[in-house]
Amino acid sequence: MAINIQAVKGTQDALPRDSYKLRFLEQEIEEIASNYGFSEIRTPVFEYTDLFCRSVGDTTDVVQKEMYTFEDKGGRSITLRPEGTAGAMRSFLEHGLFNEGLPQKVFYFTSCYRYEKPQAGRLREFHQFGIECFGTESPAADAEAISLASEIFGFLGIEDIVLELNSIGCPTCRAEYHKALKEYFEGKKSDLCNTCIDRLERNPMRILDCKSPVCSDIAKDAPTVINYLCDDCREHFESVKKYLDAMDIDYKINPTIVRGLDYYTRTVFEFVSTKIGAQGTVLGGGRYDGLAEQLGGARTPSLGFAMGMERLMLVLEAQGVELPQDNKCNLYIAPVGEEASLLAAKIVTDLRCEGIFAMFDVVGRSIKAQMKYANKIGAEFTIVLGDDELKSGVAQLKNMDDGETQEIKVDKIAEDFASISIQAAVGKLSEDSFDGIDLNALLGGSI
RNA sequence: GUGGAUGUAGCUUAGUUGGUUAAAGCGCCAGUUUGUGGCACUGGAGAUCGUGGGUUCGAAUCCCAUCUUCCACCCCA
Repeated sequence: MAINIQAVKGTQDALPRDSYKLRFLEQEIEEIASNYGFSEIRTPVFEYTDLFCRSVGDTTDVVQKEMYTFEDKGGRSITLRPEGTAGAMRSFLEHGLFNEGLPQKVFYFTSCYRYEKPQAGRLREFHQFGIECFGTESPAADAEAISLASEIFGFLGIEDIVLELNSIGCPTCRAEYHKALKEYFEGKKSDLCNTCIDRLERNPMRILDCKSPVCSDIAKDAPTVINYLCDDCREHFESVKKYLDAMDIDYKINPTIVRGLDYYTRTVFEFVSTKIGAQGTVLGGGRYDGLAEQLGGARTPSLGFAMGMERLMLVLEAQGVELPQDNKCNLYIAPVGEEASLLAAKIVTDLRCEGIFAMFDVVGRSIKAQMKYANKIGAEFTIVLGDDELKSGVAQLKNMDDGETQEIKVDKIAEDFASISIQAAVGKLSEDSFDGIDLNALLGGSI
């Protein structure tokens, strides 16, 4: 009879003790993105299966073996989104956002679903922060997106992360390159590993970063994409680099970067960490100039990136970065008896209307137990309300940090505490402020 | 999908060559006389030893299967 109390394989709960970190990250990242002119877009978790087949690409692993696809009761083939770009582009086209001025710059936080074998940094349900910039071909836009990504990592004080950059050209020059690559590897086919022989047909660029020593040895002398770029693509790539230089962003050219989704063209990039295991790509993205047309829209050169929130968390943990704590209770009222409890309920309600985080006993525990609880949740102040206080009209306001108490009139707790807590809050503001510099101090040599 | 490892209370672990009511620390709850937390002490709750089979007089300990988690391949965020 006992039911299985277990989250589905490859899924995770965000518990209260951790969820504040995610909220903090989302808030800060959103603020940065909005300074770059990105606005939020929210699209459904599921789309018609076709959308992903056409955009992500029929031959990709993501589409071929990782999608959560099902038929709904109306006989429609539905798929849980495996990534964010397709849905955003669909929405952009469907609602004619190109009529609202280009470029359209959007960001999103979404859950994504891929049926993969879970391991470090790889889950079946995972969360992404993504941005899309629709309707510009300019290399300045590429650099701007990369700059946004870079600023996020910088703000969080993440150091061991490298920006790797490449250009995979347009369909025309990439076809040339693929041809050359295939010719090169075809000659050494007998030496390649089995997966690479497979890759030769499906995605020859993958052979370039094969981990087998034999393959990577062969790959050393393979032709490089950059040498096969057409004039336009080469110029575009050079310009992206110029912008990055102008923005003081360090990058490493990595000619073996390949994106696994078919829609990418020209600029591709990854932010890679070596500290979180085999799944080191924390953020990946690039340009997809042909996607809009592939989906039946007008030509709309665009680009975007996605960051894995779980991987971001792994990086932060690996570096020992402490994120600011959740809000703490400002005042905990410990009543004894029904009359005091009713009064406490009223006071707490008034305080909450003033925006103060206040609590009172809703369990019916002894004073001692209540004090312990108040201590555990980190309450800043406590007040005991019992017969004595009700009779005398005076209670003790206790500062839990230093144990000091001061008198407070029982019938004026709400208004008096409001002013006290504002003073305390002002005093704390400077200590608690979180920015790149303060965070670095928090890193505390843990790595 | 392929390969390797793991699975004992909420958490971290102990459990000797299979033998009676499965331990500990932390955490949780409650007390330590009169109404005030952090320390200390005492007590309590909490585990069908991942699950299902099998071997055995007897299994957390052995065997098989299965699931989860972890790690790598693959793939990607």
